[in-house]
Amino acid sequence: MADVAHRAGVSVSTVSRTLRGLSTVSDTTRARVETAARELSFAITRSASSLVTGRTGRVAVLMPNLASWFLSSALSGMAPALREAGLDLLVYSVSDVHERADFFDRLPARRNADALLVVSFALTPAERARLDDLGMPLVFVSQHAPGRPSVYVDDEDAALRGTRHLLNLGHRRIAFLQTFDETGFAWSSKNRLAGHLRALADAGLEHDPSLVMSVPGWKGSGMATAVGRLMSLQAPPTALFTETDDLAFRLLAALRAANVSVPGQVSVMGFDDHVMAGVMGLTTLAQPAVELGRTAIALTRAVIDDSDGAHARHIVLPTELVPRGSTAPPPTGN
Amino acid sequence: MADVAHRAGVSVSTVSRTLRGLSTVSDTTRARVETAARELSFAITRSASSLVTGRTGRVAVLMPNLASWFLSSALSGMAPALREAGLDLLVYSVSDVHERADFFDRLPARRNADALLVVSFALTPAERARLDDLGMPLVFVSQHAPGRPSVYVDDEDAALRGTRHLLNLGHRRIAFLQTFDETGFAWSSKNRLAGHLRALADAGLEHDPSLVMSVPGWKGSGMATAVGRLMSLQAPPTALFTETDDLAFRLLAALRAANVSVPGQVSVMGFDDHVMAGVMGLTTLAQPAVELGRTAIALTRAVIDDSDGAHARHIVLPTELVPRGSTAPPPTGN
DNA sequence: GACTTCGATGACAGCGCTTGCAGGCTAGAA
DNA sequence: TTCTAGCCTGCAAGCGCTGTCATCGAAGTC
Repeated sequence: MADVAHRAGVSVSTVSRTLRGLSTVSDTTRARVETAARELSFAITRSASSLVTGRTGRVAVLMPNLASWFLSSALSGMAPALREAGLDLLVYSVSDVHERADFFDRLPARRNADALLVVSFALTPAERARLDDLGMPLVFVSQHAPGRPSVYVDDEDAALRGTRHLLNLGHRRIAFLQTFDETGFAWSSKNRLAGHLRALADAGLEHDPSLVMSVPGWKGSGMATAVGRLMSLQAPPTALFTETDDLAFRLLAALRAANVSVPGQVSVMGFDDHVMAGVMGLTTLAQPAVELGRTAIALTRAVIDDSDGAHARHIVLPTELVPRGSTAPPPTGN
Repeated sequence: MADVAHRAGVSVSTVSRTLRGLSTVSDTTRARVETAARELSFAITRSASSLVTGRTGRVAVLMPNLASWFLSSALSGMAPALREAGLDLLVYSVSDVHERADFFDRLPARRNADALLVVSFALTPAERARLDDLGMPLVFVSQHAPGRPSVYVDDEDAALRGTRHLLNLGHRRIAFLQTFDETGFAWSSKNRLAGHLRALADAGLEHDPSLVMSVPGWKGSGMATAVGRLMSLQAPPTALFTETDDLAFRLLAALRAANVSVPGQVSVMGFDDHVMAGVMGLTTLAQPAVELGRTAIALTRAVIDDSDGAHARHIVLPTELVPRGSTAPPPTGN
């Protein structure tokens, strides 16, 4: 900054004021400083300015992994919004129990960011407490946190509409497939299942527990087993609703392997509108992952700037049913 | 830190030395300081220490987007390696020309990270020069940069083996499909195509330009058009090799829509071993994306610590052909 | 016993930036 | 002309740490 000041023939104070856009700088000086800064391609040393201001110019994101469609889409939405705000993105991906314990023990984000976005991360009460006395604003993304700024979709309502679509097509025996990883069930499972069950109840159908099935994560043949179990029931389902598109893709593969035609014999519906859903012709509930990321950043900025009510604002984004070729009326005779 | 010093009855220098584990502190003093620090739950302000040491404890990553299988997998590999090294991850996703110009204009990473990883990012000479006088170590990932630390796979060799597999199955007319986005062809296209052509030449086959086709990114019906064109040739291909798995998935969908059976009428081979490739039964060339990320961080640490030769080390990771159901001998009569 | 050596600690000068305060300058008012 | 009021701009004091150098005693050496 001293270099810029020298080149522009002013003091560092003036350079600082100019670069931060304070209005007390004359137009001519401002122009000179900006030219000098550009010529030297000056980039501010955030450590120094944070030391004085207490602001880091960085936003941290905590997520359970980095390689899922939803999370990388959400990040994609955040990136441009952050760039526009001149904020940098710090990513903490905490995918196993060991990393998780370490993260909450050391809290590396402390004093390294102006806010922490917690994305699709089911916190234990103890973890929640740890984050609370981190002394930095928290924003919850893709999950609802009472009394805290949150951005999410209404999973229950979306799932309700999904099941309703299947009911409207004439299905009466509809299975629900959910998944879990080593950490346990994902945040959304509970709400999506609840929506599904509510739709069934609304239609006056009785809940049949044998039609709700849990399939372990990517590895293994869990899906084939699940399909086998469902298809050997006394009265097999005519439609399958999966908690996520990823699960639906695996399901479609397992059904193909089992020579069960879709949607001829069974209909399949997913949840997410993963990029591949269009390619696979999967009927699904679109959730605006990118938009969720963008909105989360907007809310985060409001929280950092301490705007009115931002500290407890809840933003619910809409979901849409996207009908494609994987759903159809049940085969006649059902 | 002053509080801790006061409570422990020592100077801040001693607290600093203790907390950084320097050996010139007596055991009794160390114990007193550590107790005081714990009681006050002291957390160091990294901005302050970076300001004096010049180290930020952060590594920046520059990538063309965040939502592709390859890039998010690479990030997944980096995260644990960074955590282990006590480094934080700063992500710059630069996906359109506007953002790109802005990034190279402002160079926000300058002085805000200890190294910059350039991942799958085809730099123009001017951009390359900009990064060079950034004054921070550069590491190239998934791309080869002469004279610079790089971690990548041998795309040409991998593609050569892929085409060889098809040749060995008996195919003689093999099409190659590549893709591009608004920025132009991806880094890897050129090398993969080169490997493909070399395999053909090695087999004594003449290169037929009508069998190399470019398909635009995700949107539109480019794939259907490409399939139509290929399948209406005088002598249509019996095998299709795509530059990426993503492209192969779209191809499979287009072929299914066109009632072309795979692998009955045509074989399809991808490149990447995307998670979905297993689900789709796609034969492909596996590239170790996660491992690439992990290795890149190891190399980055060496470069930051200025280890011998790290500044120009090249690490080439292996690729593997993964045969699945989408490839088979050509239909008889070809 | 006088001198050297060395381990342990404290004092202090920054690192690059922000910000309160003082001061110079210009212009309009008296 | 003199005075007052604004505008701009520079000065200088830190922000919380690190690292150099000086200091001080205790232990070792002859």
